[in-house]
Amino acid sequence: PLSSAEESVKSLGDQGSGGGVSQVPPRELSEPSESQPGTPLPVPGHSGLSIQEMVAMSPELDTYVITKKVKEVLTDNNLGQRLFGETILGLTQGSVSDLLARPKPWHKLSLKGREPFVRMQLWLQDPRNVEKLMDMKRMEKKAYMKRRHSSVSESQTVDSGGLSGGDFSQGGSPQHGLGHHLHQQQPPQQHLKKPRVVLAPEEKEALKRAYQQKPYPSPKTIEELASQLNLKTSTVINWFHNYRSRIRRELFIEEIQRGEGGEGGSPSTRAGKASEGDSCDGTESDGTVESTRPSQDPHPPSEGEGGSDHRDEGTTSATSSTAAGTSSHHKGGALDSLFSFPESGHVSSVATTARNPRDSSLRKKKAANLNNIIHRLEKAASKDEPHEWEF
DNA sequence: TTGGAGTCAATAAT
DNA sequence: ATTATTGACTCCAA
Repeated sequence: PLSSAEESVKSLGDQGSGGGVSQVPPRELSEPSESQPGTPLPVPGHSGLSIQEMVAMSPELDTYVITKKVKEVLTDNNLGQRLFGETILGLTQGSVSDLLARPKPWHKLSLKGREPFVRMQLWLQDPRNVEKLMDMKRMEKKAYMKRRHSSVSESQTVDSGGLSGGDFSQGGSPQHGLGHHLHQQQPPQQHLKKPRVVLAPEEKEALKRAYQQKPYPSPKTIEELASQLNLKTSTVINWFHNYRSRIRRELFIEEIQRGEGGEGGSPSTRAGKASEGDSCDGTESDGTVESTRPSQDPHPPSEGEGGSDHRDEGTTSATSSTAAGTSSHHKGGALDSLFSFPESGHVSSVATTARNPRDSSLRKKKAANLNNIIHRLEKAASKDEPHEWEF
């Protein structure tokens, strides 16, 4: 059931309340015997396995290589992220963009998070992937043209699209320096359309500074920040949640892009991603911890690049979080062909690295990361019970 | 309840 | 037009 692409069972676009308008709206509501969250997307035929099952059995995939390849294929064929995401991954454009630009290493992904990558892998192996997507594209365009045509020729006056009329006179300048918030919607219907908070650069700066000192502010601190910045408490909380998780991700990436093999086939497009220039405030303090060069990270994820191969097994181990042997041999058959990617790599033994001294933002990130660790230690210390750390 | 992981979806930026 | 960014949500586990 459920065929993304097209459909649009959008019966009346009105259900305002924060209802869970999320994934897979058309949840069948008749079978007492519920099934798994099911398989939202078609999932290329293949041995009637749900993606979930495939994800569970999937061997390690090199997310970086996969996204790189997907981006290449998409751009080479003028296929957009929206179409790809919507029809192949079941994700929105923004999510796809994020995923392709900053894939997390496989071992850091949850089962759920691996799903999109397995789908991408499957897609890459489909000989007709591009062709199919292009067909979808054509269909969409056709439908669009039709819609448009009918509304223009037939019953011109009637607006088929419903809303979307109205132009609002936004006298407001994009410069909402301080004191903003509490915007009201004035349009006809009192829909109270959340204005979407947009934090001013200064506010972000302030929050980042606060983060540097304390990645995990106490509710009290949060309240203070909120009132000082004139923001809702929830906004500050959300900001910290988001910032932490995004910083974390950056660290993963940083960890990944080491081991540039230089030569090799296609020249990868290394994006330096310069960090923003922090401003001011020299009060760095912290002095204490230093020198401790995190030279040895857990397991530096492999990094393929080029066209190497080898299905080397993890030499890694150690520091595994939730123990997960997961050594399975399955005669999966079908899976083998699907997951044998001539890629992957070795467990590059990252040569310590002579980090470049400069880069204050990176330094700050590390400092914050240490605070992060300290926070956890303190938290855990409050509880008895032996422990095993993993940072 | 708190924090993390994934996403959505509005809107910025190209 | 597309793609990138990001505040807010949902779901989960501890």
